[in-house]
Amino acid sequence: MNSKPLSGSNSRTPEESKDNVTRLTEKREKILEGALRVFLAQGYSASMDAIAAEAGVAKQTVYSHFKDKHSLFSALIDRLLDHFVSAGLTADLLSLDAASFIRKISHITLSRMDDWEYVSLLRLIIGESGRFPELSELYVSHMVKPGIQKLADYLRANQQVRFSDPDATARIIHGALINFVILQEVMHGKHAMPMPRERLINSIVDMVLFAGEQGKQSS
Amino acid sequence: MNSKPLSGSNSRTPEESKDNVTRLTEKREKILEGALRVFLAQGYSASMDAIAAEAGVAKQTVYSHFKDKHSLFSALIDRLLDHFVSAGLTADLLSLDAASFIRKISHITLSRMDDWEYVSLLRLIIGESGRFPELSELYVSHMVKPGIQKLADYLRANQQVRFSDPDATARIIHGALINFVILQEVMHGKHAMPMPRERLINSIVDMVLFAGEQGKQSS
DNA sequence: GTCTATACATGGATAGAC
DNA sequence: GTCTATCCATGTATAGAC
Repeated sequence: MNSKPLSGSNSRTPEESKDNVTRLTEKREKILEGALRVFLAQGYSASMDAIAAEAGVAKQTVYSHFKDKHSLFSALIDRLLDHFVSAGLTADLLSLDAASFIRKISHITLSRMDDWEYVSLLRLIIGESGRFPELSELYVSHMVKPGIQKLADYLRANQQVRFSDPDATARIIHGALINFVILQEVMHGKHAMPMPRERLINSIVDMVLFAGEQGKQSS
Repeated sequence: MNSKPLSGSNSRTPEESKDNVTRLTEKREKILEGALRVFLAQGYSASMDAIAAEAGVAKQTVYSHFKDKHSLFSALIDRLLDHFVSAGLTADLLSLDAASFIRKISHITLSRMDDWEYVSLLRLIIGESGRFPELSELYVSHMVKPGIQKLADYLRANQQVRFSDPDATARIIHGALINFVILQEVMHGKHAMPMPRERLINSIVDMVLFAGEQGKQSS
C-alpha cells in the first residue's frame, strides 16, 4: 500500500536471468507480502482466500509453500520480528552523553508510530498473545529484552547518572515510550488525548537526568 | 472459571419471588456471563454456539436479546469498562504525601496483573482495536484519560514536587505501570524477563521524588 | 421468550489436470 | 509447482413450534 521495506527482490523484471530456485523464492515472497498486508490489516481471522488473492496466486500455491494457516502466520511474524530487530540500535550511540542518548533512543522508538506495519504488528502480537503465546514470547525475548538490556547497561556504565536499580529504571523509560505508541496509535488515542511526542521526550530526559543526578549524591 | 465479580444477582434461588422482568434480566445476565468467559478466553472469533453453550441457553435466545454478534460484543465491553472504571481511585488518596500517593496508585494499577479478566480485556481491546476502533477509543476516554488526568492534577497541586510538564510526567508514570502489565502478563513476558513489581514501584517512586525535588530548585 | 431445526455463506484444506 | 474446481466443517443468522 504505502511502503514495502520487507520486499527486496521484485524490482527486477521477470526475465530469463532467473533460475528455478529464484522463481520459487519469488512466489514465496509474493505470498508473504500478501499475507503481510492482509494479516496486519485484518488480524489472524483473515481468510486464506483473501491472502491468496492479495498475493496474486492460487490458494493451492499458498498451501504448497506453507503447511497450513498457522505455519504461514508464524513464518510471517518471524520475518517481521527479524526485520524490526535489525533496525535496533547497536550503533555508536553508547558514546553519547546521557541526555543525547536518552533523547536519541526515544526518537527512534517513537518514530515507529509513523510505521503502519509496526503499529499493526504490535496490535497483532498483543491481540493473538492468547492464542499464540509463543509469538508474543518471541517478541519479548527478541525485541523487548535486548532493548531494555542495552538501555540498562548504558545506565549502569554511564558516569553522569547513577541509579540504585538500572534494570527497573530501563523498564520505566521503555514502558513510557512503548505505551505512548500503544495509546496514541494502536488504540487510536491521539484524538481523545493528543500530545506532541516532543513533550514526552523532554519529560523523560528531565526525569532521567534529575533522578540520575540525585542518585549520585545519595550514594 | 475462577471469579465472577460481574455477576451480582444469581445467588438467590429461582423461586416465585421473581417477576417476569427479573427473569428476563437474568437470562440476559447469563448470556453476558457466558459471553464474558468465551470472548475473554478466545477473542472475538469465538462462536455464537460456544457462547450460547457456555451461557446454558439456546442460540436463538442470544439473538432475541442481542441483534447480532457485534452488538453482544459491544455490550460486553461496555459492561466490563464500567466495572473496571468503578474500581478507579477517586478516594481520599489526594491527601497522601507524594511518595505514599505514587506508591499507592502503583500498587492498585499493578494489582490488576492478578485479575485474569482485566488482563484478558486489555488483550482483547488492543487486539480488536483495528476492527473496532470505537471500543479502544472508549477505553481510552473512559479509563486512561481520567486516570492520567487525576494523576497530573495531583502532581500539579502537590507542594512537595514540581514538574515543568505534569501531564507528560503523568503519562510516563502511567505508561511504565501499564506497560509492565502488558509485558509481564498480557504478552507472557514474566518468564523471559522476571521482575518483582516492588522493584518497579520503588524506582518509579525514586524517580518522581528526585526529579520532582530538582524541579523545585530550578524553578 | 425460548427451544429445535435449518438455511445460507464462508473458510480451511485437498484432488486432479497441466 | 501451479492452477481450477471441490469437499466438508463451521459459523452467523433465521424459521417455526410451544
